[in-house]
Order: sequence, then structure tokens, then C-alpha cells
Amino acid sequence: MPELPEVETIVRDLRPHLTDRRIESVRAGRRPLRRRWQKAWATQLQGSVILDVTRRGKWIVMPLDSGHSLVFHMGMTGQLRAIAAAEPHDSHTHLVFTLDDGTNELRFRDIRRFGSVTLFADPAALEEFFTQSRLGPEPFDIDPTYWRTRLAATQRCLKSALLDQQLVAGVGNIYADESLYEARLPPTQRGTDTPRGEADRLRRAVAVVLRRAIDQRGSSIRNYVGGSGLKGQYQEEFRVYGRTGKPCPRCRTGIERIRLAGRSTHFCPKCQKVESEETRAKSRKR
DNA sequence: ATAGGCGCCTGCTGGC
DNA sequence: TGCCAGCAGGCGCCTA
Repeated sequence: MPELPEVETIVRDLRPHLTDRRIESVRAGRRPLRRRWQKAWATQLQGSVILDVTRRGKWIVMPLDSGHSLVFHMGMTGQLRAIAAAEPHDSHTHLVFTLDDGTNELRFRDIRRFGSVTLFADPAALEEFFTQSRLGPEPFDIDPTYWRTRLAATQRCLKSALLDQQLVAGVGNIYADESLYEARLPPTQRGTDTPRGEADRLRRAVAVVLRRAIDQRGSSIRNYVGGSGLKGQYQEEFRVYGRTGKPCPRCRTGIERIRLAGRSTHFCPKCQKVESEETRAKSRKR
């Protein structure tokens, strides 16, 4: 579920609740998440102070005063919330951290259990993890040359490229489709067939779309809620995602849905056509 | 090395 | 009403 805007919203919601809070205790459920929870972690976490709540791609990172880092991934249905300790537990709650303010608990809930929670021993171990997985740059400060070069080097279609976390961190299925629409590029176009002007357009479109979505606290289709339990609103502004058969906001043509990179892909067949050589030549002059 | 497909889980919807 | 197929904000592992 959550892509960058949703994860960013969780981080912003949680930060004021968690910064400088001491973890008093940790209770872990028995059902496994994608990475198995180590029993020893509960002991290591006890008494640690959360220094900050940050984000890298779709990962939530909490550096602790012990030097450890507590790292979460939301998978498809993960929820990480600060909730009043008195509130009853929802089903599928896998981890509960009690805090020294006594009123709120940090709870991790995940229906499908594609999410994960990991404790890294020190900043170097965390850095090593991101390096090994070759996590790409944040979408807001991508070097234009890097972007053009990487796109030009791949045979994959643009949709598939956008979903690759090694190319750019944080984009998922919704924002890949919305970004391609914003850039007026066909999701099926190969990276290698994308001239520099179009690569630049796509790079900017990704940043614009993600910023808009963050402003709306992300998108809530079914499960997603932010760190305070509030839903997002960006689903109200989708131009193509989930709008199969509905009119394109620009040209009223029906939005089409195809399967690409194993994911359902939405686009306007008229606005997102492969550009002719003349059009490309014109935009080069501009 | 690169690209595509499948499996991991649970829950919901729509068609018969 | 019940059943079954298909679908879902992700990612890691396997294959060719």
C-alpha cells in the first residue's frame, strides 16, 4: 500500500508524538512478518529514546539514543500509529511499543503481513542495508544526467522503470501511473526510446505528483491511514489510477487499463501517445 | 547482468 | 445465500 506520500505522512504525523520518547516495553505478536522479529530486540529496545522519525524511500527510520535504528516497511497494508493506550487493539496488530509519556502507544498493524520491522545495531549497519539493496535517490533531488542515463540504458518500459526502487526510491503503482499521465508519456514506452526532453519531463512530473499527494496526506483507497489515524485525500485527485473507462480530465477520452510489469496500469490513450519525430523536434527547439 | 513471472498473505467485490 | 475468481499502495526470489 503506502508509497512515498503515505509514508511521508506517517512520518510527519508520528514525529511530534515520538521524538524524545523513551520506549518502556515492546510486545510482539507471534505471526511472522516479511522479516522475522528477533526476540532479543525487545530487550535491546527497552529504555531507548527515539531521537527522530525519518523516511528513506518507503522506509521509516527511527534513530535511537542507543545507536540502534528501528526501521519499518509498510508493505501493502501496514499501519503505524500513535494511539491512546486505552484504545482497544485492532485485529492484525503485530507490535505494540509503550512509551514514557504514558498516554500513547506506538502500534504496528498489517493485515497482509508484507510489511517488516527491523532493528539495526548502528548507523553503519543501516547504511549497509540501503547500499546493499542499492536503494535509488529520493525523487525530489534526482540528478538530471543520472536520470537520463539510467533511462537510456534500460529496455524496460517506463512504468516498470518507475517501479524500480533502485532507479528512484518511493514510487509505487499509483504514483507511477499518475506521473506518466502528468508527463504525457505512454507507460509502455521503453526507457531506451525516451529522448532527453521526455526524460526531463518525467523526472519533474514525478516530483510534482508526489508533492501534490503529500499535500493531501497521500491516498486512501482501502486500508491506508496516517500516523494519527487520519485518511489521505489524494484519491479524489487521481487523473488515471482506478479510473478505467472514465473520461480523461484533459481530453475526455476513456481511460484505459492494461497489465504491465505484472501491475495494473492506467493511462489516457490519446494524451499519452508516443510522440512523433516532428513533435520531438519542436520541443527540442523550445 | 537484465527482465519477467510467481509467491507471499488477507480481505473485498462482482458474477454466476 | 454461497462459492469462486480476480483484484489490491510491495518486494524478493527464481528463471531464461
